[in-house]
Amino acid sequence: MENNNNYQGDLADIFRGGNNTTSGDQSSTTVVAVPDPHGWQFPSINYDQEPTAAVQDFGDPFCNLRDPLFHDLDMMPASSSLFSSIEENNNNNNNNSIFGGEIDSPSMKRSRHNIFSRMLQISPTSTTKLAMSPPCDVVCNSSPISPSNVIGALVTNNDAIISPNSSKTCLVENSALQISSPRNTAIKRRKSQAKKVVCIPAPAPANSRQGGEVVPSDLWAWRKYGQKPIKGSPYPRGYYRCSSSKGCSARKQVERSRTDPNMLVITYTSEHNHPWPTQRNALAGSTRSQPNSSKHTSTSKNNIIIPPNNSQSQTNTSFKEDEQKESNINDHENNTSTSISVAQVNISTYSKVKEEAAEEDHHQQLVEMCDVEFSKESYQPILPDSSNQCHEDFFADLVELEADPLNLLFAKTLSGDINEAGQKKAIDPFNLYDWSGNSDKDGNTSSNNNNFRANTEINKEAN
DNA sequence: CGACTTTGACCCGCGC
DNA sequence: GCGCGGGTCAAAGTCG
Repeated sequence: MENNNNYQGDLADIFRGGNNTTSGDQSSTTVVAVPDPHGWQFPSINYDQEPTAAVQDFGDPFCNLRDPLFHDLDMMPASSSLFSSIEENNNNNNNNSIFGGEIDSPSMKRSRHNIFSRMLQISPTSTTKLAMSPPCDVVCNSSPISPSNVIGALVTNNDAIISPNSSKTCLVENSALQISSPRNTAIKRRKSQAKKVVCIPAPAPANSRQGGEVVPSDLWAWRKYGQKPIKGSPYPRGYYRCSSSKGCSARKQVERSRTDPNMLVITYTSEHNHPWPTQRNALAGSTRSQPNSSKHTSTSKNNIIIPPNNSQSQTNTSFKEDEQKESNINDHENNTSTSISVAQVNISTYSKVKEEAAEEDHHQQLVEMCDVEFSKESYQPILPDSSNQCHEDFFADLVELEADPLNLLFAKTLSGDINEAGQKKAIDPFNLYDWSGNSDKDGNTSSNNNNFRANTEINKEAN
């Protein structure tokens, strides 16, 4: 009964960015790259708007996490990588140009991240196997996806997926229809519902009582309703449902990667059917403390972080604060270290490529593949020849994207507010951006953790 | 008191 | 058909 009507629409939304044959061709692959231009951070959120984009991203705050390598794009020669395809297209056909000849302006470079990411919602008209080094079996559609340019990949079933390095996000979406209703159908959809998997660096090693995870908070209130040991993994999987709104079917599963405990695999299922929780009462009960830090943190046990100041005032972040944040961004981009800035995910730690057993369950493959890290030095994407098909789909998608609020920003960026939209730090109502990379208080020597500090600790310090 | 986590039991899909 | 494994339920306990 609940949300029966939503799921069709939700699925349509899921595939919306990919093509025009969305609902009918769900077995095909959609790849979405959603890097954030400003670092490891959550997207800017307009709390006055319906969370369209968020909903479409399952409310996943990580979908826009920035590829820590992504700033390299600024250094990237115009001819490199996928972007060259775009720019070549720009040069060859100015009528279709989306860059208007300003491709190399600083602001354009900045906005390039947005542009690039959103444009990478690729129409599943053809299947291209990405050749990468180290070898991998990413199958995606039609367009060359360079791991150095892509932090998020939304793919459907039947596709292998990789996270080119540990700090990238991998979004995986199954391909079948969701059927929503009480328990029976809910179970039926178990393996057929749309999912999105995000691999993120774990804030800290499992340190709660029962091996539960300290999950980076997001803007939704999540209530844990179960935990199960998972076969083949030493780490349990936690099951969370959205507690921001009754009747919300959004769920997420959180588990630590079996091969790299520094990685968390978060699987989002279903979608939120309500706006962002903007007020404290929407986060009722979310202020419980972590077992080990109950008196010193506002960190929620269910992964919601209440900012030191009330969230409303945070929402109304002043422009001065924006400027400060922007300044921090600039610091980051200038490779200077700053204690309050976008996260600096250690990209120097790379590990071996793991041979994946072909018999592995798809999701297990995903989880493990998300552990795969690549040597930055050895990584050399081998890009398919840019085909016309690719470009057609590429630009066809752009049209659709403009309907998306996130893309409105994108469009605005393109239309002349590049500096403003591209340089201004997104408002961070919950201090969610600050995952800056100092070593944790326990002196954990994990490279990831050294460079990934959850808000939990930041809030502790703030208090 | 309300909202949370924990945890064992239950249910069902899926592979054999 | 059976058993395994994953996802959910719900009671009990915890916390603020």
